[in-house]
Amino acid sequence: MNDAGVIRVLLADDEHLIRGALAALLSLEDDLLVVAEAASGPEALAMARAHRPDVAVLDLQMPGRDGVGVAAALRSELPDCRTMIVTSHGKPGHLKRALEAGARGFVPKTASAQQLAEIIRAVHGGSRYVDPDLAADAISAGDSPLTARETELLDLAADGASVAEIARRAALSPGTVRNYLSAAAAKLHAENRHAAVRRARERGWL
Amino acid sequence: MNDAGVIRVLLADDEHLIRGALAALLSLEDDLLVVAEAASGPEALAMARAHRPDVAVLDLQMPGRDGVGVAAALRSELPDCRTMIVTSHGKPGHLKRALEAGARGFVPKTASAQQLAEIIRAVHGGSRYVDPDLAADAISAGDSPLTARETELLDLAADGASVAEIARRAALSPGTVRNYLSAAAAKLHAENRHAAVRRARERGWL
DNA sequence: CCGTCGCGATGACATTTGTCATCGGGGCTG
DNA sequence: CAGCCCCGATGACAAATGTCATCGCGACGG
Repeated sequence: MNDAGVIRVLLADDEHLIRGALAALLSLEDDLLVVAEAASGPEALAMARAHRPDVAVLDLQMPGRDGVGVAAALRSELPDCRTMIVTSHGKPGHLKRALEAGARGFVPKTASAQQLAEIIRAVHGGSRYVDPDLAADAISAGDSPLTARETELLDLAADGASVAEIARRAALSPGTVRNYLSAAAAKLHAENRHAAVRRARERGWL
Repeated sequence: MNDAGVIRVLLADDEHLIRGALAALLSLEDDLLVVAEAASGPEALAMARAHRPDVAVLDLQMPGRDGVGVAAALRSELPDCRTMIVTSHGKPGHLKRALEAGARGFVPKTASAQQLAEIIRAVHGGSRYVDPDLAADAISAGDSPLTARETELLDLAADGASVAEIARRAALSPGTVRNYLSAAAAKLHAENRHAAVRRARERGWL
């Protein structure tokens, strides 16, 4: 704990340009100190262990381990470290997963740096912050109606593979695969599995 | 023309956080001056007309009109304004389209701010810059083997619509649609149209 | 202990999709 | 002008996919 009023921040984003720029901007705030930067999930974890930041600002999409995964790991490893997620593509399902992983902030990159700084302070203080638009979307979208297997098979179908290929990869009967995909498509009100994949992706259920 | 050695820069990116951070970072360079910012394609054009920047730094993905479209418009409207594209997802086809639109720089966001500043200077000086990795990918990927209609139909197929739906939207016979999609899939060495869509997307041909 | 639900499978059937051959028209080029 | 390629279409056939009914198994809750 740093009682001097300075908030020690870890910045993780695979885009060097954004990470550096963000670091520079946050450094302009007197009470924020960027103590570490990382370009991947694993690196973010290592940096967190080494520098013990007060707040970890994590990009959702990173190589190795995504922001949510890092948040989950940090919660158990460094419970004192607050985590928050920053992302370009704010999908309802992502928000839900992030909150379940213990993230206390969820901010789209369309926010301003001023807002980000404020939210870092709020999160450090123990509050939570979720982008209002995203929250509304998440509530209206609700939970995924898909079962675990349905989701898994839909994911395997995502790259356009044939039923036979999916069945092979999932070690299931082709008929079973068709049944599950059919059920998933019906639940998502999609006309076929490909449209179902799109629907699920849009909502972050995949 | 600004002979005082100061390069007037227009920054366009829909992500407020990144745009602001980038602006702050570039402002640290003595010879760079961010004279305008925009959050969408049309806004970028309007700002360019109003402020006549020396260099326009455009994000590839923006609402309204993407970076390539803005670059094309700027080339005819403000020939003295150099344009460059910055992007997260660098796909071969995008690079090609950007160069055809008159862009003189193509930089992935994994570059550092220092590099970006250098490239802005280079582009302003009349040089071109293309990320080496991306250039290699673009060369190895080559041009799209698809004809105009094939590309168009593949695009219509992208959201998982049925052949009948695609035929309706394209005002074509269903049989014709199947023929084109089949041809496109064959050219892309894909097993079906959905996999073909993925392949084309990966290469930026869509 | 019984109903419900998810998982996994099979069989049958209709529909959709992929593939191929073939046709005609138009435009470009050597 | 002949050859080539793209566009658009049709017909026929094979393969993949979607849909439905039905079965057995195990888990979980009232």
